[in-house]
Amino acid sequence: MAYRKTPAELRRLEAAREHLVARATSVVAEVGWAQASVTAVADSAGIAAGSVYQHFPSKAALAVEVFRRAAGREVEVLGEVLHGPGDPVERIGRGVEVFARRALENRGLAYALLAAPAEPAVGAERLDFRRRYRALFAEVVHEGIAAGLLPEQNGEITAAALTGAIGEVLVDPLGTPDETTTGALIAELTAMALRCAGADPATA
Amino acid sequence: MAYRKTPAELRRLEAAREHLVARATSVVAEVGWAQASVTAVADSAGIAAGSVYQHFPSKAALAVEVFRRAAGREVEVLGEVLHGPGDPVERIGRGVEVFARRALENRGLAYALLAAPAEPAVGAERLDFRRRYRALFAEVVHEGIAAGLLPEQNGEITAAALTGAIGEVLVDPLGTPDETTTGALIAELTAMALRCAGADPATA
DNA sequence: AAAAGAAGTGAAGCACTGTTCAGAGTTTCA
DNA sequence: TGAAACTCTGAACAGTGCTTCACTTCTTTT
Repeated sequence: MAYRKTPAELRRLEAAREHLVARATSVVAEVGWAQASVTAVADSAGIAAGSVYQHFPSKAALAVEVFRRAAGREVEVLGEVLHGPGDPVERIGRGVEVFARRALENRGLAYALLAAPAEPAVGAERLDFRRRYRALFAEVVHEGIAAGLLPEQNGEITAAALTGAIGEVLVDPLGTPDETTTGALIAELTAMALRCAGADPATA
Repeated sequence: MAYRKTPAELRRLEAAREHLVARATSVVAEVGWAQASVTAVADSAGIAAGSVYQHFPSKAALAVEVFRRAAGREVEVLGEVLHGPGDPVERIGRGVEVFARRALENRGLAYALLAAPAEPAVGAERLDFRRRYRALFAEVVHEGIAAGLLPEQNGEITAAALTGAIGEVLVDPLGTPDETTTGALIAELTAMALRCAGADPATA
């Protein structure tokens, strides 16, 4: 055995991979999937195009990794809010607010996750991502129905509608919002979402 | 003057162009924009790839024409329903139903119009398409508020939400629906949309 | 220090597709 | 009918961008 990777070397490689994923995420958030060529991503990470293939077998694999990381963070954050304290209606409201606020804070990434044109592999991931969002909302809607806070309804459909509605509003939010309008936008969105789920307006 | 296009010849050319657009629409509905290459479309229309350029200056121009025709039909149909008889709440309900029914009857086309990955030129058209859908719904929501049938709200946001919600539900409708579930799906969608706009459940 | 092995490089290779164009086929008109 | 004008064809061309690979550079081990 004339060569064995030393722990430091392994850390260096792992760090390089992380750096690549991080830079690729930035590039995608800035210019979208279509413009995020291997060359552009490699340039941004400060490595040669060929070196990308030291870490990923293909561009698609890198793209999927980028998507999964970003989407996973969002699903996790939303899940924590929706599983947190409070009655189901309150949690739905907070969930919508968190969803919207995070998307507005990084619109490029939100667009990339929700709607930007992408290769088929990323498209498949996106379907899964939206299904997970749906599942999270559907769970709380069902809780709300069971608790008598929401009327009888198909929770899956309401959950899908919430995902679609928020996405639609955020991806093209009627002109670039500034600080003041962002608050109003989120308030309107939350109110709309609660109506959509059938929450009693008097209670909310 | 040794050659002037005869009316019959002009009709023939126009018909060939129409045929090309029609076939291209079918191809897009079946395999999506990404797979609808010039060769595939030309083959489907029974002409050579080069002949496409007798009718359109570029593939993008053909794609835009296909999108505009299909989207235009949908906007027109929805507009007729939303501007038709009945109070605003009834019209919103019927509009959602028509939107959904048409999308479910031709899911491939609906997906192409609403969500399928496409080149930038088509993406721009799609934004316009969604804005027109929004505008139609927003108008009726405002009427509903003015008539006291709907609570105070940002009509633009509700309209965007309706568009997004319906699109989300239809593009990936929780498994392929059969005849019986289609009816239930549309009923649930309509109910959700009316809640979303804040219509009084007792009235609906 | 030197050999062995791995990572990094970047230009060339390659596949895929939109577009062009010279020639063949068709239609018009004197 | 024959010449001119136009349409149609499909193979060749060209742009784009992912991927490969011979080579260089760096790290490890003896």
